[in-house]
Amino acid sequence: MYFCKRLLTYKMTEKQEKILNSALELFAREGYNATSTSKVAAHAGVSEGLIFRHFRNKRGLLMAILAEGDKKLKSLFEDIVLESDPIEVIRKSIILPFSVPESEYEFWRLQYKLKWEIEMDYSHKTEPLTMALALAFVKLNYESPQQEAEFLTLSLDAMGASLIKGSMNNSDKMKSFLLKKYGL
Amino acid sequence: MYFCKRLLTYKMTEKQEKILNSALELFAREGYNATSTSKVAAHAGVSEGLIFRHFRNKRGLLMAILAEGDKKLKSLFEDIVLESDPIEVIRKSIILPFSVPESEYEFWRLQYKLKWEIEMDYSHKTEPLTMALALAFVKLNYESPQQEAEFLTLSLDAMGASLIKGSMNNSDKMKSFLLKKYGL
Amino acid sequence: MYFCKRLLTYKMTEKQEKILNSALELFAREGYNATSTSKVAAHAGVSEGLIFRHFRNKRGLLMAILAEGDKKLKSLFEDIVLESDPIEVIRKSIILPFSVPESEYEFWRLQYKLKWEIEMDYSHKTEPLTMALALAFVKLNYESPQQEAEFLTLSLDAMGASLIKGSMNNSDKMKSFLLKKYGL
Amino acid sequence: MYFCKRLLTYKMTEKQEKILNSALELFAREGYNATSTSKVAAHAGVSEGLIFRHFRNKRGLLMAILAEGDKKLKSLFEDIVLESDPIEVIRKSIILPFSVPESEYEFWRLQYKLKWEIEMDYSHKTEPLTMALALAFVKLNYESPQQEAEFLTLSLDAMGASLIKGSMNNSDKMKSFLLKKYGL
DNA sequence: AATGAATGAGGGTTCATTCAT
DNA sequence: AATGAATGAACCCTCATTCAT
Repeated sequence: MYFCKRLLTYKMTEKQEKILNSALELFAREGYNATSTSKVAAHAGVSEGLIFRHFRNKRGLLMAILAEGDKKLKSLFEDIVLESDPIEVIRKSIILPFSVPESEYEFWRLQYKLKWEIEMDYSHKTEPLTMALALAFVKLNYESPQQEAEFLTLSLDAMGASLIKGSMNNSDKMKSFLLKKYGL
Repeated sequence: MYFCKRLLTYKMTEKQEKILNSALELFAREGYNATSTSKVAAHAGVSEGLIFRHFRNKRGLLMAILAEGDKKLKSLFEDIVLESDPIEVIRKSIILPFSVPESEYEFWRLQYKLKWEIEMDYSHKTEPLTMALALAFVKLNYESPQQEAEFLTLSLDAMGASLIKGSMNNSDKMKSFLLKKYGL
Repeated sequence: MYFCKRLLTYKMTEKQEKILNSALELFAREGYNATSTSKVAAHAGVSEGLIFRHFRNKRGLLMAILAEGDKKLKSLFEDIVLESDPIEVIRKSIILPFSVPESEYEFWRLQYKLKWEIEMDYSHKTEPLTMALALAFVKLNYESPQQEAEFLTLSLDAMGASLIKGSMNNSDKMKSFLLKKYGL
Repeated sequence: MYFCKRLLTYKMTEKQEKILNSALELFAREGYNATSTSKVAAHAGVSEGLIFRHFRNKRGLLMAILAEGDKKLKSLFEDIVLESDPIEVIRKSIILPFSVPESEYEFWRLQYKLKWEIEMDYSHKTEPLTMALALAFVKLNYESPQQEAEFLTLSLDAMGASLIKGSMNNSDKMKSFLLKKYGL
C-alpha cells in the first residue's frame, strides 16, 4: 500500500494536512492528471519534495486522499445500513444526495472525476447502499427488489453527479418528486 | 472555434482520419490529459507535426472528435424525437443505452470521461431527449412530466455509464425491469 | 539497442554531433553519473530535450558514444591483428599505448572511467589483442604463450591508464624498457 | 580535512560503524555518485541526518572510508617494505594480489572505482611498494631497476583489478607464471 | 546521540508546439 | 500535405543537506 501510515492514525503534521487539502481541492477542480505536484506544493505553501517524502508518489498522494474519503463515505452509508425500517432506508437514501452540504462538493467531484479519469472501481463502494435498499424492497414486497435497488442506486448516483455539476435546476422539486415516486 | 474546417466538409485525407481514429481510441482509453500528441501520432503512423497542421491544437483535435460525435449523438436521438407515439418515445429511450453496440463503447467512454475531465458541458446534449420524454409524459397524463423526464434521462445516462464501465451484471434483466416499470 | 540508427550511417545532423562530442568530453572529464544531461545540452548549445529526441535516454547517449568508440578501438587493433610477423605483433602492441595522441586521451579516459563506473564489460574488447599476442608468443616458442599474452595485455592496459592519468613520469624510458624486455 | 575526528580515535559508536560499512558496500557496488545518502542510511538502518552529524558531508563519509582503507593498505605493504631479502620482496609482491581474500574484494573494488570516478590520486599509495621493489631489483643487479619496479607495480595493480572484476579465468596459472617469470 | 520533518536545487524525461524543408 | 529537427516549459521525483526536537 502506498499511502503513508500516519494517515490512518490521528497524528499528522500540519504540513501533511495542508498538502492533503490542497491536493483534494486541486484534483477535484482540475483533475488528477492536469494537476502537477508543483501546483499542489505551491498551493499548500510547502516544498515540492515534501509531498514525496510523505506520500512517496503523486499516486500515493491520491491514494491517501481516497483513503480518507472512503471513511467519509462509509460513515455516510452507515446511518442507512443500520436502519431497520425499510421505509426509512429508502427515504434516507433518496435524501442523501440532496443533503450533501456544498462544502463537501469538492470531495464528491473528485470521486466522480476519478471514476472516469483513472478508471477507478467505484461500484463496490456503493454496494452497501444497494444491499440495504434491496433488503428494504424485499421487506416491502417489491416485485424485483434487486433490480429496484440497483436502479435506485444508479439513479441517485446520477442525481448526485447532476447536483455537483450544477446542472440540476430545481433540486427541491426533484427530491420531492422522487420521494413521492417511492410513496414517501 | 478551433476544429479544422475540413471536418465540416465531407472530404478528409486518409491520414487525417487515421489521426482522428487514433485520438478517439487513445483519449477514450487513457484520458485526454494522459494521452500525448506523440502517442497519437505514433498510433496513427503519422508525424507529430501533421496533427498540428490539421487540427491546430491538441484541443482542436479533441474538438474535431467531439464534433463528429455530436453528429452521431443527434442521429441517435433523431429517431426518438421524431416519434409521435408517446409510448414509443419512452420505449425507445429506455432501450437506447442497452442497444449501443460494443463497437461504439469507445466513443461513449470518451464522452463520459470528458464530461468530468474537462468539465465539458454535457447536459445540453441530452436536452432533446428530455424534451421528447417530457412531451410524452404530458401526453400520458403523468403528474410531474418534467421531473419524470429529467429523472429518466439522468437514470438512463447512468445505465449507459454502468454498461460501459462493465459494472452492470445483468443488463437484460435491468432493461426489462425498466420497461415494466414504465408499463411497457 | 538504444543508440540512434543514424549513428551507424554517415549522416548525422550537426546538433547531433555536437551533443555527442560534448557528452564524450563531459563524461570523460566528470564521469557519467556526475554529468547531467542539462550540462551536456548547455555545453553543446542545444536544448536539453533534443538529447532525448535523438538518443532516447541518457544511457542511450552513452551507448552511442561507446558504439563510435568501439569502431575506433577495432581499427586500432586491426593493424596488429593482421600482422603476420610475430616480432612485429609484439612491438606494435607495446608501442600502442605510448603512441596514442593526446587528442584521444579524452576518449580513453572515458573508457577507463566507465569500466569501473558502470561495471562495463571491457575485457572482451581487448580479446583480439590477447589472441594476436598469444599466437605471436607461440610462434616465438615462449613457454606459456597464453599467460604471456594475457599478462602483456593487462600490463599494457595498465600502462595506458597510467599515461592517461598523467601519473607516469617518464613514458619514453618505460617504452624502451618494455621493448628491451621483450627483446626488441 | 573533512572526515570526522572520531575516526582517528579507536572508539566509534555502533551506528557509526554501521554507516561506514553500508557506505563501503554501496559505494563499492554502485559507485560513489550513484549512491545516495538516503540509500546508505536505509541500508544501515539509521536516520539520514545521522550521517551528517557524524561525517559532516557525503564527501566526509567517503573520506572516512578511505582513511580506514589507507590503514589497511599500509599494513598490507608493511610486510613487504620491512622485508630485507630482495627475493622475498618480489615474491611477496607478486603473491599480494592473488592472496586478497574475497571478503576484501569490496574494499578494493571501491578503491579502483574511486580512482576513476573522483580522479582520486592513487599512485602515491603504491609508492612504498614501488620503492621496495626498486631497491630489491637494485640488490639483484637488474639493469633498469626503477622501470622494472614501476612496471611490476602497475602490472600487479592490473592483476588485482582483473581479479576483482572476475575477468581473470585462471588466477593460479597466472600467479605461477609470474613467479617463474621473475625466477622464483 | 539520534530522529524525522523540511527544503531548494537539480535530476532525467515528456510535453505541446513551431519551423524549415 | 507531410516530415522530422528543434525548443522551452513543465513534468514527477531524488538529491544532499539543515534544523528543531
